[in-house]
Amino acid sequence: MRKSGTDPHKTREKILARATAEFAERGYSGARVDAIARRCGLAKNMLYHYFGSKEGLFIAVLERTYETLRARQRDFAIRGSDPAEAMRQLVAHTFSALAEHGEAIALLNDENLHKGRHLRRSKRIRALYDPLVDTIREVLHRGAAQGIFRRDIDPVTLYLSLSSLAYHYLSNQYTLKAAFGIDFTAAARRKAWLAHITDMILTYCQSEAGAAARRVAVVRR
Amino acid sequence: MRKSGTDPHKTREKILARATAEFAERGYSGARVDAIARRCGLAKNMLYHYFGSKEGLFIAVLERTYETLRARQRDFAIRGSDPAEAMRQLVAHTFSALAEHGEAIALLNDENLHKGRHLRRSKRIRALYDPLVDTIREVLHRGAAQGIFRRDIDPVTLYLSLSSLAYHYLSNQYTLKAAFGIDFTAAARRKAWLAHITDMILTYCQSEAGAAARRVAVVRR
DNA sequence: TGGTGTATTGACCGTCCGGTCAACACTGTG
DNA sequence: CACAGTGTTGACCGGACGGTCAATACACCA
Repeated sequence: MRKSGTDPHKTREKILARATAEFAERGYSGARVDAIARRCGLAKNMLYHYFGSKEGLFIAVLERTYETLRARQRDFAIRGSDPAEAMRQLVAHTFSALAEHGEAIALLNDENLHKGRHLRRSKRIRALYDPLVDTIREVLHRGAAQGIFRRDIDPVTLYLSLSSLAYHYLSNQYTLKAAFGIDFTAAARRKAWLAHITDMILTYCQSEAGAAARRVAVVRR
Repeated sequence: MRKSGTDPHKTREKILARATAEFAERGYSGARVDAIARRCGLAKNMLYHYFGSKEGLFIAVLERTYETLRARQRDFAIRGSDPAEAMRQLVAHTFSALAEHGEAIALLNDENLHKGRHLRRSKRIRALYDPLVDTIREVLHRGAAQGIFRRDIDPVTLYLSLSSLAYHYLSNQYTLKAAFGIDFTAAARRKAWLAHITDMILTYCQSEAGAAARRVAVVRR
């Protein structure tokens, strides 16, 4: 079947891992198939053997990345625990998952640049996020039932808010540094940011529906 | 000096505009110098004549983009007006500036992918954002003095929160669609999102410092 | 009017890049 | 032990890509 001392499965995994690094560092267009092969210590043909094309390889990398990211969110574990604490953990896990997987951010950004061209060809992503939405819905319901969360929060909107606050800080750190001259990678600053966004999310969940709008309306009158 | 019927300034501007489109559509690596020249109806050499290299052209595009974006934020205009209303307008202008300049988002994302390599060579960006921070600080002070805003808000942190909420929704719309199956470009949905993030920002500004944390602490005890 | 300098061009170059071909190496099966 | 099938390789291809050269067209100035 194969040459001695080789393991097809390991070869495949190695290609996937090294390709992830190359794509994350240089983007889809900037990544070089030859460079990935060199990183793997393999002939370029192996990539075509296993993944068909540069695009095929990129799609495989994207899917694997989403799976890793979602697994790290550990949202399945927060069902049933105290709503506020559950929310706090969801924020923390989402933030640390992104912080520890810089490749994921780079890959998602690149995919958005290409208007989701490759992702459109993958149907496995959607299934990954349905359970997350369900979990958030469950937590929100419980929070509302206990009278500590407002009742009009849509789970997808909440997740979008939370991931915006976690993602943008990490994904745009270089342009933000150019604009504000601040190094956002420092551990202390990251910790402070996590505390801040947790505060924002909880403050929102625990606020009174429409209260801010009413306050503004009063002032404007 | 020059051929009849040509205007060097207009030529330069045309190159800048078409290059912006090409870079935004394909990213720095994906963009083709020949393609930009073709879009301009000019010989490729003109790009090198005016901007020296592909990188030089990209930097010029980035700087112009930042200027456009900042001009659209109109933060200078909100100084002195009612703090809550000022904040509301800042959110609205930031969101619409980004929504109307999709190229800017694409360019910034690409620049972050390359770890700010090109932006580091430009010193004009920082000067663009100092006035914004000053304005936000001023608004926060006035809000605190009137007793309607909490007193511990850092202007940069607030701006980061606000731009996260405005930016992420737009920049990641394709991967978000893949994850949730929702089309975030629909006008009604965008309007709802703007209302939501305005609500979040104002709720936060008007909340009591540390209240959410204390509430959580009580529950956990 | 002739010279000077800039805007602009077509042709060209060396290199790189995604992808393919044909062959070889090895193993498990009949 | 022969054959079939897959893992793996080196060599190669056609086209594209960033960048350069030498020459031309023209306007302004002395």
